[in-house]
Formats: sequence, C-alpha cells, structure tokens
Amino acid sequence: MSRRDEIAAEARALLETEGEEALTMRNLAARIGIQAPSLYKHVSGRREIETLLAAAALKEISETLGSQPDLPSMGRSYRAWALANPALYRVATTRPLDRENLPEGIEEKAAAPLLQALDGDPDLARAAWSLAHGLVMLELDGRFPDGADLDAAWSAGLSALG
Amino acid sequence: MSRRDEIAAEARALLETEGEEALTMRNLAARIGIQAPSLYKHVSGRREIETLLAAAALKEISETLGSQPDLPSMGRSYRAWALANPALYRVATTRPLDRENLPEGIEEKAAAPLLQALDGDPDLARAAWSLAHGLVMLELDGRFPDGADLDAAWSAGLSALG
DNA sequence: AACTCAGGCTAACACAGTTAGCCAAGAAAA
DNA sequence: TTTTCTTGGCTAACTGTGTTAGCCTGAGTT
Repeated sequence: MSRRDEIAAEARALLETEGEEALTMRNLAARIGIQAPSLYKHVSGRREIETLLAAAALKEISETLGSQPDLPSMGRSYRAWALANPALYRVATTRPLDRENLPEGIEEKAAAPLLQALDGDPDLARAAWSLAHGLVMLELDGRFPDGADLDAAWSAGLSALG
Repeated sequence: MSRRDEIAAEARALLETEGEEALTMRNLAARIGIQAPSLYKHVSGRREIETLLAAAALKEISETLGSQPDLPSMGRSYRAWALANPALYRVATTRPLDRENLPEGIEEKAAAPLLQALDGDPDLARAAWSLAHGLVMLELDGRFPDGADLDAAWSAGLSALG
C-alpha cells in the first residue's frame, strides 16, 4: 500500500471513528506517525484527500446499489450505507467535488443502477436520487421530528416514483 | 434596530454578497465598524449567528410556500428561493440546528403548507420535502450533469408524489 | 565514489473562533 | 450633585486550522 493509499485509508478511519471535525491534517498525520507538512509530499492538500474519500464512497455506493433487484431495496441499501458511514457520506456528497481529480466515469457508474430501475427515465432517476439524498441528509442532520416514521416516508416516496 | 439585529442583517448581507466562507467574525465585525471580540457582547458566538440566520430563512421559506396554491408551484417557489439565496439556504438547512435558541414552532410552521397540500399525509409530506431539499442541494453543489433538465426532474418528482 | 531525489523534518505564516481584562460614557442611585 | 454600576467598545493573546519554505538524511543510480 502506497503512502497515498495509506493516507486515504487512515483519513477514512479517522472520519468514521472520531467524526468529521476530527479530520485535520495534523490528526491524520499523527495517526500515520508523521508530521502534518509531510502529507504534502503525497497529496496536494486537504481537498485532494476529500476527493479520494469521495471516490471511494461513490464506488462503494454504486456497488451496493448495483446488487439490488428493485427500487425499494435500493432505497434501503442507500439509507443503510449512509447511516453506517455518515461522515463519509457527507464528505462525498455535500461539497462540490472537483471532477478533475475524480476517476473517469465514476459518477455515471454510480447513477446507472438507479437509471436502469426506472426504465431509463433520466428525470425520474434524478428525482429518485434527490429524494434519497434529501431523506438521508435530513435524517443525518436531525431535521425530522423525534417520532417520525422514516421507513414509511421512504416507502411512500419510492413507491410513488417507482 | 438593536445591535443584535444589525449583526444578523449584516451577516446575511455578507453571506449573500461574498459567499459562505466570507462569513467570519472579523469580516462581520468590520462591516459593522467594530472589532471582532465586541460581537460577543451581543451574541454568544458564531453558532448563534447562524441560528439567527436559519430562523430568518425558515420564516421566509414558510411564508413563500404558504402563499402558493398547489404542490407544483410550491416546488417552483422553493427552488427559486434557494437559488436566489444559496448561501443562506445552506446555512439554514445543512447543519444540525440547535432548537434551543430557535423560535418556538417555526419548524412546524415551515412544514404546514406542504402537509396541507398533501392532504395531511405526513409520510408523503416528508418525502416531498426531502425531494425538494435533495434537488436543491444537488443543484447547488453542481452534482447534476451540465445539460440536465432540472425543470423536468422537479415535475416528474412532484407530480408522482402529488 | 559521487549524485540525485524521495520523503521525512522544523519553523513559520495567515487566518479562524474565542477569552481575558481594561476602559470610557452614560444611566441609576446616593 | 456626586458616586456607582452597567453597557459596549477596545487590545492582546491563545489555540487550532491549512499551508509554505527550506533543510537534511538515507537509499538507489550512475
């Protein structure tokens, strides 16, 4: 494993174990056993680390979705992945990602299963993606009232679209 | 106008004219003609300023939505408001908001028009809200491909739900 | 044996939020 | 009228952030 890969792996571990605000250059370096400026010998900056994380996350999400037979189970998988990796989901999804340094075609690949499940209708696919993203973000941000039945909201939304 | 209100107003102006990352305590203070630490005589910190902004934004959004006759025009209004106030929308919507310092019942009030338009079905209302939020966030973050017909995506999604 | 260079290091900078503590002007109380 | 208290400014400073400059060492190449 190259140092660069190690950086990405440790960044992810840091994110998952200690939360988003713990992902700092110094924390990350310490975890590797290095000084923060040395990170710049392998990576152009914090932004690039986040891009690496986003790429990994998109890949995982697309694989998860690709193995599901229908729209409702895609929804369940999407939500489950996001709740299991909340900080990573945020990083991968929340900021504008710089497509320059992102592997070619990874976005299309992530979108493909959804598009297929909706008979190739791009408008419906975008709506479904947005619905899933919105539901996840609002849940992660604690925006729904305490007793809200989110399973029901997912079902209601996805069955209307599908 | 109290200093506190002035702070909120200038914070919003700063956000709208120079973007999210320009909203710093020092910038804000300078705009008012004050030193940064003096802000703390009126406000407990940056977080509280953001809460003030979120409250104002939620109020505006709920008023905007409340004046619309049906779900599709609510969608158009919601999107238009978000695109006209992107940084404010993000601040109001993106982080977990501390309900302690938020005016009582403002969240319910923001949700009410949507709930009414969907015959009081809370699951459908949450789905519709999530759909709108997801569409807006993904658009603001530039996640849709360049030529994507977002009007069509909004229509497809909302007409399926409504 | 000399050289190059990858990959560490320390020191430092600019800027973030925030705290401590001082001080002046005006309001309230004696 | 004089004294006291409170409000709301100020400067200095601390910690933590990303990042840059520049040095140095050790391994591999010529």
